[in-house]
Amino acid sequence: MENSANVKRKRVSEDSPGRTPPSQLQQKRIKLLDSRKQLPIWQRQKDIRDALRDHDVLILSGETGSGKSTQVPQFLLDQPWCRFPGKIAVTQPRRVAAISLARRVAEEMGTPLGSSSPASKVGYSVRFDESTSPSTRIKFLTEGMLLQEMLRDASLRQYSCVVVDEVHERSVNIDLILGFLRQLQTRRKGLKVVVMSATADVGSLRRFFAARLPEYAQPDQKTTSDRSQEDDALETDANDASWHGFSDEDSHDSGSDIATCHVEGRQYPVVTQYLDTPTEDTIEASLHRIFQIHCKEPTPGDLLVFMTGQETIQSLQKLIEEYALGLTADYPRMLVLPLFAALPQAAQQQIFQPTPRNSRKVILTTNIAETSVTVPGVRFVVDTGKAKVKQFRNRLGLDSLLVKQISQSSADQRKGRAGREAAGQCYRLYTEEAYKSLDKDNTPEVLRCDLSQAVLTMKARGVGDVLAFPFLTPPPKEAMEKALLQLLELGALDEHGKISPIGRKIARLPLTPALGRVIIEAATPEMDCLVEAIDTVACLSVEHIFLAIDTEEGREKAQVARRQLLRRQGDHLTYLAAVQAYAAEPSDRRRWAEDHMISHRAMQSVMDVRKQLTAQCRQAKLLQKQEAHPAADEATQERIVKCFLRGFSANVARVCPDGSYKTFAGNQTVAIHPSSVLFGRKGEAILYNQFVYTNKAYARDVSVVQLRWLEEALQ
DNA sequence: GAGCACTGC
Repeated sequence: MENSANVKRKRVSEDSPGRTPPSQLQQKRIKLLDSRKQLPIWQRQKDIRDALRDHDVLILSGETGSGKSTQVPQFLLDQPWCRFPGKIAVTQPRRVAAISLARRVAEEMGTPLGSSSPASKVGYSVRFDESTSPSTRIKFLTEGMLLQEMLRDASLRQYSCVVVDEVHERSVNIDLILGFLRQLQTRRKGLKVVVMSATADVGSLRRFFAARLPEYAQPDQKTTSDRSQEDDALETDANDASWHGFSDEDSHDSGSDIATCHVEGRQYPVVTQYLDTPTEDTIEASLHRIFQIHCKEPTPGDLLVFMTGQETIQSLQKLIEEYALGLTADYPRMLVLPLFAALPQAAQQQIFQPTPRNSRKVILTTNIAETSVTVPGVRFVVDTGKAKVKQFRNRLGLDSLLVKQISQSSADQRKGRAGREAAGQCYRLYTEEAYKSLDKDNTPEVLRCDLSQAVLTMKARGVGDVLAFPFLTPPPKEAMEKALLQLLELGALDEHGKISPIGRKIARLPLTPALGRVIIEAATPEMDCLVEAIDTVACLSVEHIFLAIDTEEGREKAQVARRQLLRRQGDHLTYLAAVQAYAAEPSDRRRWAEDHMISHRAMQSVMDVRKQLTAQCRQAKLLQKQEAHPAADEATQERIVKCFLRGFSANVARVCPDGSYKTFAGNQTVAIHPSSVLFGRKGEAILYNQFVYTNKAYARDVSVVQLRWLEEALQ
C-alpha cells in the first residue's frame, strides 16, 4: 500500500508553489475555528463521535450549510478506532468539490495541502490530479477514483472510515460504492461508514444497511415486470421514483449497528408561490413572471430561471430582450445571461461578475445551477418544474432524452437557491396540487442507464453473482441480463459469466466497455492502429469538439474553416484528423482551435484523456513502440473503422430504398444526427456510437461501413 | 434538414 501511495505522489498537482510558513497556517487555523463553532453541526460533535464509537454505520442527514462535509472527517480523526490503518476517505460527486473541500479542511486544520509538504494531513484525488502526501489522513476523492482504488485493493485496507457524501444524488457510482461497502463490512470488521444525504428521509438507507445480505439482494419480481412493459413504450413516463428496493415489507431492520443523526441546515427563509391554474406555455408564463418580479422587487436581487435546455433558454432570452426595450428608464436595467453546460467557459463566467448598481441579472439556466454551479446574488427563483431526463431503453439499446416533470426534492433544491445569501422568493410555474403529485425523489441513475459499465466494474472487483449484488435500488433483471449479454458479446466475460483477461484490461480503462473493446481490438497485430484508436476514442469520450453554430452564415464559415479536417468516411476519421492536426500544431493551439471553430476546452480534455489512455495502454503492454501511421494511409483508416465495428456491432444500420436507415438489430428507423459530417449523405450501411431519441431516433458519431465488413466481422 | 440535461474514471 505504502508503495503505491509513494508512486502516486509523483504525479502533478496544482498546489501553490510557495510553502506557507507553519506559523501562518496556525494563525489561519485559529481564525477559522470561530466560524467553525458557528456551524450547526458543531453542537453535534459528541453525538457523531459517540455514534461511530458504538456503531459501524452512521447515516447523517443535513441540508446545505450544516457544515457536514468539512467537519465530520475532522471530528473523527482523533478517535481511537481511527488510529489504524488511519485514513478517512470522503467521496464527492464532482472534481471541484473534492479539491475545494480539501483546501478548506487543510486550512481549518492548519496543515499544508496535499503534495505541497510530506507533513500534509489533508489531500485529494481526482482524475488527472492527485495531491496527497505520506502523512495524508483525510482524502477527498471523486466517486470514480475510489472505485479505481478498489481495483488495486477491493478491501480498501488503508482506510478506517469511508464517508460517502451527497448520497441523495444517487449516481450509479454512489450506488456501487454503497453496495461494495455493505458487502465489505461483513468481511472487514471495524470499517466505519458514514453516509451523508441532504434528504431528511433516510428510511431506505437505514433498511439497506440493517438488512441481512442475501435477503434484500433479490430484485422484486413484480415491479421488475412492470418496468419492462414500460420499457417497450417509448413515450410512457418511466420517472417513477416511488419504486424502491426497500419498501417497508422487505425491511429486516435490526437497527443495532446503525446510527442516524439529523443536522439542521443554515438557510434563509424562502417564500414559495404557486400558480392558481396550470399552464401549458412555460416560456410565456416565465416571461410574464420575470417582468412582474423585475418591475416590483427592489435591487439588488438577481433572478434565476430554471428551464429545460439550450433551445428554450435561447428563445426566452430573445423574448425578454425584446420586451425589455419597452421598459422606461425608471426601472432597473436587465442583464439576461444564459447558463448551460455547452456554453463556452467565458460566457459561463459572466454570471460571477458583480451585478452593476441599479440592475438585475436574469440568469436562464438548465439544472446545471441546481447542483454543479452556485450562482451568487440570487434572491428570486422561477421554476418551470421541468428538466430533460435521460433514460436507457434496454430492448432498443437506445437512450431517450425527454422533457419530464422534476421531483419534489429537485423542486426544493431549486427553491433553496433563492435563500443562500438573504431571504428569498420562489415562483413555481405550476399549482400546489401539481407539486404534491410530483415524485418525491429523482429516479436513481441505475434505473435509467445502460448497466454494462457498472456490471463490468462489479466483475472486476470480485463480485461473482452480480444479480445478487446489494443495490439500494435493484435495477430490473432484464437490464442486468442485457448488460451481461453485451459484455459476453464484447468478450469481456466468458461463457460462464466470469471476467476474461480482455475484460480485466477493459475495466481498468476510463471508458465504456464498448470503447474499451475498440482499444483492445486496435492493439492486435492484425489491426495495428492503437495510436489512432486512442486519438479517436479520446475525442469520443469528451464533449463535442466542434463548436455549435446557430446561423446559416456561420455554418458556411465553419464548413470552410474545417474543410481540411472533414472526412467523407464519417465522424470517426474526422475526429482523428482533428486530434492529429491539433497535436501536431507546434505553437499556438488556442489560435488553431479558434481558426477551425473547434472548442479549445474540449481539445484540452482530449489531450488529457489521450495521455492517460496512452500511459494505461503502455502499462497493460498493449502499446510498445508503436507509432502513428501516415495520415493518408487508406488501409489504416479502414482498419480503424473495423475496430469500432468490433465494439459497436449492434449499432449498425443499412440504407433503405427511400433513403432512410434501418437498424440491423431491431429494424428501427434511425436518422443521421445533424451534427454528423455524414448528415445528408448516403452510404450502403452506417456504424454509430450513440443511438439517441429526442424528437426522433438519431444516430450520433457515425461512419460509413461496407456490408462485406459486417460479414467479415460475423465470421 | 434539425440540433443533448448533468456528472465521472
